[in-house]
Amino acid sequence: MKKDFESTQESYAREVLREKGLKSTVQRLAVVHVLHTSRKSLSVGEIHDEVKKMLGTTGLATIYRTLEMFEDLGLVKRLHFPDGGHGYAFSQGEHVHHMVCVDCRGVFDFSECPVESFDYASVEKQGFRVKDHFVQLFGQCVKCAEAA
Amino acid sequence: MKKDFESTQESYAREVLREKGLKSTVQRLAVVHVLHTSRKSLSVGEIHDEVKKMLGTTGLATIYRTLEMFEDLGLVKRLHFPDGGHGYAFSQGEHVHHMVCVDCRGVFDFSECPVESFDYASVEKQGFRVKDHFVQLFGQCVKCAEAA
DNA sequence: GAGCTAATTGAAAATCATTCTCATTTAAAA
DNA sequence: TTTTAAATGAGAATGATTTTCAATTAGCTC
Repeated sequence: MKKDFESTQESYAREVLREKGLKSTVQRLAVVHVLHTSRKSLSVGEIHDEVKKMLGTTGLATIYRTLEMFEDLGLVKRLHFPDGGHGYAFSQGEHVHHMVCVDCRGVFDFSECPVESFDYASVEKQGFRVKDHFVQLFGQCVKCAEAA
Repeated sequence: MKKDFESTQESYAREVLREKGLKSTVQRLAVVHVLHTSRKSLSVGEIHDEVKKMLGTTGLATIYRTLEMFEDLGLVKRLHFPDGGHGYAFSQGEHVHHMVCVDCRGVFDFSECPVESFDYASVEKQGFRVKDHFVQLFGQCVKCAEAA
């Protein structure tokens, strides 16, 4: 199934999927659409609800399967919240980090990586070889600050 | 219940609990002991098992309740793993970050904070007010590197 | 040390999240 | 089109976490 018009995000996802020999199903593209359209990170349940609105019936297992796969492909980022919950945000492959508003769970990207410019030497002297990192900022977005 | 000898970590936990008017139960101190003694982060189930070894019977719910409370008190840190799982590590209140070995789940602290020295200005220009951050490094520890 | 009381625990049930199974459907290649 | 492997849906199964409530206990006070 191919739409006449689709967002660059959907085209990008389609491309990544094809490269890996995976199918571009309506369900998968709907997940991309929902995540990309939303300006906030969404829980699995919220994504499921949105996809159902678009496609009618859609299995929850499909959402789980899609998200896991997208995370492996680097198409989505899993974010962690202070309350222990987590959500997903679209991520077009590039190295970006996220700021999360603790009030509305809105997600704001930033590409300047705090860890990139960090001097690993002090840390690696213990013999630990750093291969990846997870950075996430918490705070309040403009809207929520104004509303408060 | 008060032991004649206890680690500084246990004394510290006892102190923090008293300040908040909370009780220092054997179960809570056992969780501190287990986490502090372990050089790796532990899952809820692992903590439960270790505490049971120390005390005989102990309810799983108590472990959950204790960990949640300890996290609020800043006594433990919840760590996230790439595979979606998570674990807990002892944390004596100070601002430290953790490196996690993806092979053995060993935890190594470092106090030089990458975000501290990071220039927030570029990020906050979007109006986002940063209040907290979560940083975690992934990699391989010496032992696992040698074993490989 | 004994008694008191609110906080805490244990065990099981309840709830919530995630994964699995398998019959049916579908994307994409021929 | 036809074919075929990949993907989906529905529900069952599993696993993780929370709740409930009666019984226990830490930390007072005397």
